[in-house]
Amino acid sequence: MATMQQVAERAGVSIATVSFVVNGTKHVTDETRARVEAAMRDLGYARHHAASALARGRTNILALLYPALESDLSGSGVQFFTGAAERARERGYTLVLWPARNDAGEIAELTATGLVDGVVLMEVQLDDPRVDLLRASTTPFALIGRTADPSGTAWVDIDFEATVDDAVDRLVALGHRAIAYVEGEPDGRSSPHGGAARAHAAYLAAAARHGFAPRLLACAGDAGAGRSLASRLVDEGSDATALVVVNEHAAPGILAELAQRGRTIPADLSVLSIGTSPGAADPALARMPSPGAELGRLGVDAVIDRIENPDRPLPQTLIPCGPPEGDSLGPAPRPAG
Amino acid sequence: MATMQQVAERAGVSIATVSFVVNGTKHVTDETRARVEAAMRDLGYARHHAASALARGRTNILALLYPALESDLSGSGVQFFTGAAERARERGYTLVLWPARNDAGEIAELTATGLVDGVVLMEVQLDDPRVDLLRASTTPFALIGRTADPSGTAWVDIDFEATVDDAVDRLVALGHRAIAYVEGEPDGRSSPHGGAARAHAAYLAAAARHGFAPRLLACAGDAGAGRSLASRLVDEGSDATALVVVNEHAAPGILAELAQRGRTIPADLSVLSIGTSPGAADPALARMPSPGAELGRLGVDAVIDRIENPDRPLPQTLIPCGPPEGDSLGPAPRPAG
DNA sequence: CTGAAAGCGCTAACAC
DNA sequence: GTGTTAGCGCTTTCAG
Repeated sequence: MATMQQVAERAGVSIATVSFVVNGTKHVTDETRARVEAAMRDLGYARHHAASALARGRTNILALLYPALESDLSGSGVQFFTGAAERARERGYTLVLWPARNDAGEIAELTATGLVDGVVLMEVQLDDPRVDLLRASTTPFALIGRTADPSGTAWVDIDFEATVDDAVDRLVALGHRAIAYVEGEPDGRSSPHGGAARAHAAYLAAAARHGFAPRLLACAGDAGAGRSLASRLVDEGSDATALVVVNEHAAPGILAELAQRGRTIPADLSVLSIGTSPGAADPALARMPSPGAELGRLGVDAVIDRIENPDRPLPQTLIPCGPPEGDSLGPAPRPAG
Repeated sequence: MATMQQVAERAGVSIATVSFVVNGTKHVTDETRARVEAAMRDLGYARHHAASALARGRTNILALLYPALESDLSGSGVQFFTGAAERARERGYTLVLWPARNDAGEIAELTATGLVDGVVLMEVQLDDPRVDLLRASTTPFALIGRTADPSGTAWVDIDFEATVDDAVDRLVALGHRAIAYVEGEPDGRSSPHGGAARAHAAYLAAAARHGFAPRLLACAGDAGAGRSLASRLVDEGSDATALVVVNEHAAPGILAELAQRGRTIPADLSVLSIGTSPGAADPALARMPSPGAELGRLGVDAVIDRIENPDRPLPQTLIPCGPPEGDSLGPAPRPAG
């Protein structure tokens, strides 16, 4: 409500001096500083954001682009947001979650009007129109995930290769040889996720390396689909002794249905979910938690680096999921005989 | 990148005229308008947000305040955000999710610096410091949920009374008389949620009305706690034939553990979850979906009304959860005889 | 119907 | 160490 001008008058100094103490831009005598601060307190001064942004050409706001209507920000998405917001605050920015459809208008408006200083893009797809729009703009940005050709962009991504390798290695060490892989199904709405493709490839490679035949399964990304898949496995008398699941929202359904159909977990069958959100998940489900908060932090660091040091090399980082936690993991059952 | 000034020059008009066509503020000849629009297109003009906000004293941005680090925006929270963002866009605003801790600084800064035109507050608690801060500010706001004394604020809330009544009535109609109630446990971090208290009271009232003895249960808000609770019920040989669950994240755990412990659902026991997120939940769990998107829309309408018509009566609205969907609901089992 | 010009509140040279 | 002042880009009266 109070303007800088009013503060200046009350403190008996010039408006410039007030600006200096507000921003710490220049040194000011302790004496004057005290007077200014008192005046600010008395008047309840707060700097006007738009005015400051206009004068500086900076807003100190970062947008985390969120595909409205398409994704749901549950589990790891929340961790991500939280980690990102925290890091941004530490570095003097405010990060807000910005709903933006995939279409041109919204993103163009965001970048062209100078509303934000930078953008973090999550749920990046292999062929992602939003990335093209950002590339075309002058707004610094960083990706969580990668497009098919990630060169020339700043990104951080989950290391699905390493994580799937790790998962398969652990299962093999537990004696498993019939390890099936459950992924998501293309939903027709969005182009494929890079992570899914890389995880898939990593599974095939791991199977080859360990000398077992790959068993690929897929279902939609919800508990109901997970149940159907589990049902099918039981009905078909699948001989898999372990499931590696890269389908966050289907995993609980798979587990529930297997239990309901009389399978004892993990005695009969191990289930290991990858990239699942950390935190309050069902302890009955073993999962390798995705590094949500860490991705958020690094993503924010990446944009801010782009903003403040445009000529530094582009940050490009991979982070694996954490080690398995939860109860659905155990030694392979002895072959029936 | 291009300024209004440049557009004006290229179109051979004054900067004021450009402003008129950009904002539709005043009538402009078709002829001039065409010239201006051509110039804008050629130059790729986009209005500078901060400058416009400074001149108008309006940002056209709305903040959905999100308790960072404390809540997780899953399920119905997402529906809510999406509905709110959509409605805001329809009415010419952009709604962003703003992480803000409960402490003074963050909220004060948000409201005092003129960053946003209005605020929607979600996850409102009975005694909520954030509401006091908003009240003390001059920024229009609306609550999702209510404080202990909701008078003098604009709010929309879930009608837990009506929903719990509805739930109990349906179970009674299915022959149930031993209907237990599962709520959350105070988590020590946050003051109680108004909805929880009202739902609790409504259950007690419904029990009295139908003449059955209330059976109150509680557990923490995660699948693991739900499992423990279910385990305990089985171990103790509970004779409840139905569970009304007002604990979104525990419900799946309860259901899973009951199934695992050999209970057939709903033949042995009905489970009805209230206020659970609509959408891709486990179809095995019957739930009365919370009206997330609708709440979001109404919440946004409420703030915008406050902004644009400060003297209209305060919007205060209750919305019940939808009718049950899902499979865990059935007639009461015949008493063992 | 269009233009001139006075701000909006703050920042950052540049002078003293 | 502090003050003067010219903008930042746009909006909006007020004349014409």
